[in-house]
Amino acid sequence: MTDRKVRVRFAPSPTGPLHIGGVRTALYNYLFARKRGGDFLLRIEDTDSERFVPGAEEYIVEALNWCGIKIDEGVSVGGPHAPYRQSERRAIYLKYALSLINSGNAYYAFDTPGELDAIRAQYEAEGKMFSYNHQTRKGLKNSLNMSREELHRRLDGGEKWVIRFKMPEDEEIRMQDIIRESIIVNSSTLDDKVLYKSADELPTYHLANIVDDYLMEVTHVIRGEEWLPSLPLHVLLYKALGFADKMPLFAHLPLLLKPTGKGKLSKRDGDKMGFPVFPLRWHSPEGEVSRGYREDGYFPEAFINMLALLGWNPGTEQEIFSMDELIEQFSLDKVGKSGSRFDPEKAKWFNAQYMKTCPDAELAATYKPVLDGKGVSAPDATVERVCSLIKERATFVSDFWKLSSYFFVAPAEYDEKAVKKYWKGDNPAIVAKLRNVLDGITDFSKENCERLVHDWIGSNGYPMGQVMNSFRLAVVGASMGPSMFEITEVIGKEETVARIDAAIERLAAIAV
RNA sequence: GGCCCAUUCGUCUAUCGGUUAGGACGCAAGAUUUUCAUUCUUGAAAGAGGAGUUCGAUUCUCCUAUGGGCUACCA
Repeated sequence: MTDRKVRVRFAPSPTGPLHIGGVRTALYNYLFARKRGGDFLLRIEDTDSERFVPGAEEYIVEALNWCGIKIDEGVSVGGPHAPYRQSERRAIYLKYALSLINSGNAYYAFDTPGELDAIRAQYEAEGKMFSYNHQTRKGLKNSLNMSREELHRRLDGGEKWVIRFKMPEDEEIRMQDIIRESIIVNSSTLDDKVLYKSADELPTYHLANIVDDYLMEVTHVIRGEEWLPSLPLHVLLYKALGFADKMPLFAHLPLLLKPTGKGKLSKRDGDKMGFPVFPLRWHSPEGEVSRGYREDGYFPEAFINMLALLGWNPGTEQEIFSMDELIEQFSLDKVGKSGSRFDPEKAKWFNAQYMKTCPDAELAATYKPVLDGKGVSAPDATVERVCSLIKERATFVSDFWKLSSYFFVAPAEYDEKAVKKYWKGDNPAIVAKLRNVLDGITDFSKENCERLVHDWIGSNGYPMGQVMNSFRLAVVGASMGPSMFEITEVIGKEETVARIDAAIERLAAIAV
């Protein structure tokens, strides 16, 4: 078992968009596979025909792709164990279910959903919980309680049946989990799960999952903690099916919790609290739109970095990791045991970190369309220059316009506070003189302007801070932005002078 | 209700019996800066509670509390 090639799978159900908890599960599987030189498979578990959502599978593939999680084998890329969609593997499962009946590990049950609902309701009315288990199965309609003749009469008569696992009684099931170590459960507390459904003649998750993991030679099952309660069933299934020697190792990941309040992170939290819970924007078939990290302006690297650290850490103080570094350092035994609250603020911080190191050309390429939308056209070199100047004060490219519009268009209005603070006393008059100084400069490079203007301010004994800030107010319209001479170099002399003229005129009107 | 899992600053976490319990986000203060941001420095901020085991427990065991998950012919 240990000398087999590592093979892990991410096996989502196409019931909607993948949320960030699912992405993290996929990521950990991927990191583990890469770290161990193994394969990462994508299998689609669409055995619930009722909950199937069109477009969900495509969404999952696109999301993994955006995240930089490469699929070695599976849906969308194919592979030696195709097909990788369980609905296309339906012919495989029944024989395993039947073999379980032959070996006495499973049985036919003829109770209809309606009958079971009625029993549940009755139990509930008595304040009890119904469970189809070793106690109750004796009084229910299943092949355990009927003669061979009756069984065949029902089967041949086309009656609907399901196959249920016959959970052994009073057996200590000992399980190992990579993250939680030893788990012990008594089988009597478990129920007889349906393995094969009559409704759509497909296996349930439990059977399909075990059969496929076995057939696809999966060595490690890394999945969410919500599966921990069914681990005993799965372990028993491996044994009953005769797959015990190929049973994978299990690692159950702690869940992602809401930023505040109770419960695990859910699809609705995003809209309610103002952050995306999905990697990509999702348009539901009903017409609802949910925001995504990609469309919100996150870098996939930042998103992945943030997710990787939510529940795992390398034990060092490093916070910023490239995918390669994550692969290099990832290990399941450094995954925590308890659920993590998702923190949208920290996600932003990660993005800001990546923003600072993102190449200007790349930022310019995404900023360009924004500028086009504003009716602004500027040479690529200028846009790149602007990006380099403002990226350290932005979290998203969507912040760029409000941080840099003054590079492209003259201020339409002047910040009130800045006017009060800097457009007073002698300042307007000094700025008027500064206008003429600037107008006389032939080499308008930032170095030259800075030197000349500073000399001029110094030799006249003007207050540096006041002059520079009123100068900034006149050109930018607010008290913000990088060095003034970076700005003037970008916009040029003519524009600089024109803006000062405009400011003097307009602010005089406002001041009086 | 039953079963399972978990529990260190507000949040993400380090610590694998002996530490002034460390880092990060956020927050506050200060420094730098022509402004804003960045950056830097500093600060406030934690072992759920109770029993044990031990010379010594955040670390091991048990109980309680709290949180989470599961309890479908859903995954």
